[in-house]
Amino acid sequence: MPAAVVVVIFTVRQGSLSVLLIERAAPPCAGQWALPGGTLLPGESLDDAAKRKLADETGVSDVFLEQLYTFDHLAEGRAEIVVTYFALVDLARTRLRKDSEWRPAWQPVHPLPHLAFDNGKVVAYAEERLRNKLEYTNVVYSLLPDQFTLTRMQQVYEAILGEPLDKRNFRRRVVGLGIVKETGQYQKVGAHRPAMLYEFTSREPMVL
Amino acid sequence: MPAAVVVVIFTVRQGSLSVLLIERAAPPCAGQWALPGGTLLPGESLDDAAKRKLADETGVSDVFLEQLYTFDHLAEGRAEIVVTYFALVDLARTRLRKDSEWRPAWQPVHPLPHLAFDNGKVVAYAEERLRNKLEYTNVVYSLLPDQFTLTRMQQVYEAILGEPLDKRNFRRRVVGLGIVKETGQYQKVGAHRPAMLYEFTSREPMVL
DNA sequence: ACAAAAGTGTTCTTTGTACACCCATGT
DNA sequence: ACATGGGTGTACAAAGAACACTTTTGT
Repeated sequence: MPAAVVVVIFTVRQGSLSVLLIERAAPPCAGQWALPGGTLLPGESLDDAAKRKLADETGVSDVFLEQLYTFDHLAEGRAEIVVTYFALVDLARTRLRKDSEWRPAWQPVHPLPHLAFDNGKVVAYAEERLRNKLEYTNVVYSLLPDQFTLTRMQQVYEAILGEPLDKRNFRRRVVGLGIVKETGQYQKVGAHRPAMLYEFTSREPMVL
Repeated sequence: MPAAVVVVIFTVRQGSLSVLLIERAAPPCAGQWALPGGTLLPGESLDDAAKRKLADETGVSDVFLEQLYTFDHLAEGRAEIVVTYFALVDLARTRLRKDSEWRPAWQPVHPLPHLAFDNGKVVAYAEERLRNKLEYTNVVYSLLPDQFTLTRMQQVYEAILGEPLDKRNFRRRVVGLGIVKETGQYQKVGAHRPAMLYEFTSREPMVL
């Protein structure tokens, strides 16, 4: 049993940070929530295995996906080495796999249900990394559609950081640093003033 | 062949950042420089294997040692999964292993000699992490003796960052943030004014 | 007397934070 | 008319960057 990958897939759903979990059907820990993962295929690289798991579960590729940490003895009776990854996906582009056995589902990170093995630690570590990355990179691009209002983007930040942000300071920051730019288009929905739509200047991870 | 660890061991020597390398005796890549590493012993954890390699090569323990990144196919014909670590040691506490076969030796990071496999990438990545960590943690504690002058500490920073720092701003920063404090003792060497000796408030990694 | 390293404050710039009101729209 | 969310500017505080001279000691 060579090595396994495990992927922490985050999204923001109804204003709160959520993680994709599966319900373990087989022992050990049958019936408990766990992170999706599995062993490498013969000749497959770690990154490829992580991409494959991500695509299997959500149908998406070309999103932010980064190695997180490598654990040993994570899954008690199983693979010795577990390389964890974390990914960020826009819920709107996601189609969860219909699997009657594993039942993949989005679960809130706060409060996080009890997880098998020490998967809880992995999620906590991933969340910390995500918070840090939000502050000094543009990773949020992976959690939003091509066009969006700044208010929507701010809500994503607030959901992850868990605290309200000042609207004007937020705008200044993200436009000022050039992580987003105006599209010139407006969104008119409901009983509101039309809102400027923005887009990312780059959909590659960048450091600010 | 389950998994291997590789350790990037940094020190500051004669004012420049150096890394511990061994000279490969056996193929593949015989005669080339490489990072010290090896496979896990049965039942050994990753962290323990890294600690063991570090102690084997330098004789030190209780220094800063942190997991860096996990690669696959790093060593072409050998282990598939390579978990890399990086460590920081004070040259004065170090006793290099006398090994006529592997010939461990300190080598400058700039310019770095050509390394076997893609170990060059690993060193570059470790150096980047180290630079970042210097800015927002106290990891430098692991590169200095118990007591030291602030000028000496500043020289370590300059060696790693590769640029001169302002003496007064540097002092303010490290004392102001409480990463070091005065010991009340003085060092008198050579034809100079005696200098205040400082020590770290904590010899555990901390975030500022 | 001079060379060598230690020590010490102030100014300016940049960055971040706090804060409140009006506008366009649909019902 | 009112409820909803979008949009905008200014003042203060904190952090960081630039900068030069004096002191102690040994030779």
